[in-house]
Amino acid sequence: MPEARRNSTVPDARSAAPDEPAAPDGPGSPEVGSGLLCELDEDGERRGRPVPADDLVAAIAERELAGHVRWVWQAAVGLYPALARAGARVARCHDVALAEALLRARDGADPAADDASAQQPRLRPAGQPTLFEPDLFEPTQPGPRREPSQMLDALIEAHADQLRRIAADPDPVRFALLVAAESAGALASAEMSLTGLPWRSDVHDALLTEQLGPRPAGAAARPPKLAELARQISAAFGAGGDGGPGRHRARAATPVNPDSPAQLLKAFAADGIRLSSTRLAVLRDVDHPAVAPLLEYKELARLHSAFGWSWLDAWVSGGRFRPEYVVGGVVSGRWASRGGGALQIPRLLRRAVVAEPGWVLVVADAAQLEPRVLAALAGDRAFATAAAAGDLYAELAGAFGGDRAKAKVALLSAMYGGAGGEAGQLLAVLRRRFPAAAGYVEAAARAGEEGRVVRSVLGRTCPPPTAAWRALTADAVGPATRARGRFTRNFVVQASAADWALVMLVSLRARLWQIKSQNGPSELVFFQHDEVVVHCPAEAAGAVSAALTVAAEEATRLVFGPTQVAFPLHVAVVGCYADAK
DNA sequence: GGTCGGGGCGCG
DNA sequence: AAAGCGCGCCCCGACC
Repeated sequence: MPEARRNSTVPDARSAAPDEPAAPDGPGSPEVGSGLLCELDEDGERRGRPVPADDLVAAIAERELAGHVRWVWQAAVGLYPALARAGARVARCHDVALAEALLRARDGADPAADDASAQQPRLRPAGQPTLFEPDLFEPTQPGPRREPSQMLDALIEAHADQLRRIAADPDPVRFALLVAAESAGALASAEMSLTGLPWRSDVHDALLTEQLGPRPAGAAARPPKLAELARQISAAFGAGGDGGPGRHRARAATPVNPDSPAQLLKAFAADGIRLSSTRLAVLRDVDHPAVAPLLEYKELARLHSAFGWSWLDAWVSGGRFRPEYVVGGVVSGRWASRGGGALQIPRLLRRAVVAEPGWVLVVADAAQLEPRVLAALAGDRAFATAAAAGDLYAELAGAFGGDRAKAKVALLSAMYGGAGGEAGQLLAVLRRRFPAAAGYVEAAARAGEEGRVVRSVLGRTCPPPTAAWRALTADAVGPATRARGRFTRNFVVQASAADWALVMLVSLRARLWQIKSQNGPSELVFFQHDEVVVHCPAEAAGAVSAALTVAAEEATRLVFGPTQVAFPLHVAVVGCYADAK
């Protein structure tokens, strides 16, 4: 084993496969138990015989301490939460399932084919266990259990095959980085779920009471404030002063459920107001006495239903909010979440996110990330020069008559495919002054309209168009064609921004481990697309801030290589999340 | 009784 | 000011 660690920057020992898979989650999860390990070379070849480990947690911890190890396993999500609960921490891994998703997207496999029984012949000879059969590591599935050694063989073969396919990428270094970062992201997400975001239930409860009135006894009952607003809304319909057909009918007695768009549309129509929808943007311009209480109702009802007392009961325990993150859950590479709406927490509720006594929150968000990513991607000299400075939009304002707001609209329209209002005109300016930047997103849009796929800077591939889309767009350009163009146009930017943020996150994670503090280790507690929150002892705040800066610089260098585009972070050290920015 | 699509809105 | 992109989750109402 000693010679295996001679190069500390390259993964050298690759080990695999528990034979006693732990239950993936939940309280009362059994011990991780024993496992089977096999050391591998950098190219995935076996370096020795598989060795059993009676205590997998201990064996992993021991090898982790001994030096640089990259663990190879079928999926971190199936094993690492239990490992982490048992106290083990792993720096690096190769997540075969996440890697396979990236590779299949690249190679144009129809994702729907996974569901069919159609085999992927190139993956393995017939008769061998297929690593991606759903039951391989699922002891709950009926049928004979596979032998651990068979599972290990399948894993090692699949891993070696993946390394070959990664190496065959047009940009193998970047694609390997993507696989490594995606895998490390799975580790970080499991740790974040375990740690949880500090959450003050008392502050949350007080906020709800202030906004909604006292908590109602029944879960189904409306809080006092909502009940009163609902009454006002019902009363406002049919009670209008000036007449009109049917106006004299006593309709005020008919309750209108403000949660029902259909009932609202009907009630407005009865008062002579025909609406396309009951959306906020539409209602704002409507002159009717029901509108004011309705807008207030919508805002408060959302708070109550999505983040009210029952949310508090369900998701906060022991002073922490523990959401489940889904790595690979968004096509662009951003994380999704399952349960608790972790990535849609209303800004109002950030009041409840408070550091523990003696600790602080270090909140960092990447400023103007997406336009900066476009600048780095496109290699547009003039655009990149502007992106070297602090406020990108301000730097671009000169091209738009000195109007920063126009520069922003032009950029957002270019990245999102908007063309309404004066956007078209501003886009023309953008195209003239920054042809490479405009050309980059327009080429992506064209690819989408023609049914091709596009890739992020690290090589994440967007899903191919569906058969339904192909049928729909075979003959003529229509709304579906343009929608697909907007999707791929946005994908190259959003997914590349997600690449950068993910690399930044995992780089930060590694650096936080190096910070020693008497009062405990710094905790990564939240990650939302382009924003990260670290909970740390107050005396570690300086070191954490420095680690953030270095992580951002490393992400920029690894993802984009040499570029003059800057990716500044806004960093705030606060006691309460609401006080950041 | 359940499921599912749409409308709507929170976040980036 | 809103719009163009990506999500999750709530409620309603149609449907089985």
